[in-house]
Amino acid sequence: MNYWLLKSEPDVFGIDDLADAPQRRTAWDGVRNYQARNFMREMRRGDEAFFYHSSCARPGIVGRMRIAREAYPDPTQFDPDDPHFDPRSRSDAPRWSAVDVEFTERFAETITLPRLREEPELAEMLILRRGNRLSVTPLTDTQWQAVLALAEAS
DNA sequence: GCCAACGTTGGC
DNA sequence: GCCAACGTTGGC
Repeated sequence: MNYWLLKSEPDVFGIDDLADAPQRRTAWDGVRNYQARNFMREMRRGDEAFFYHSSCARPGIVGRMRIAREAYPDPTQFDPDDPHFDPRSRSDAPRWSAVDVEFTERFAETITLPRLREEPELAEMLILRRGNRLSVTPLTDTQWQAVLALAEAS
């Protein structure tokens, strides 16, 4: 079992959108960073992930979800009308991957960025490291449990 | 292969 | 809206 953290801007797609989606499930697509893509390719069905709201009034972790389908070619890379269209990606050698995720839980309170930074066990969490902007990052078991404990305490 | 220019991310 | 940090692009 692996643990992940996925960022999304709530104005574009937030955890409520996931909770309201058909089967409470959606494609996590549009990722256009190689390191993030490589992490997505490591994801296995059943892995768990936190949902992080970025670029908003209260950035932080708002809930969790489960990987429902492992990496497959991201359809948006071939769609000229999609903002994530990549004209240099070829259908016989897709450059970008998507996974499907399934809603698990919305936390009662957002675990805010400053709150996460207060937690000694999370000091090494990748999104807290200076300058790290990756939208897909792995978490250790310890980090996963520490965040869950914060969620339950709120 | 170097590196300057540019675009993007994302917190504040 | 600002700006630091980072990734990508493309000329050489």
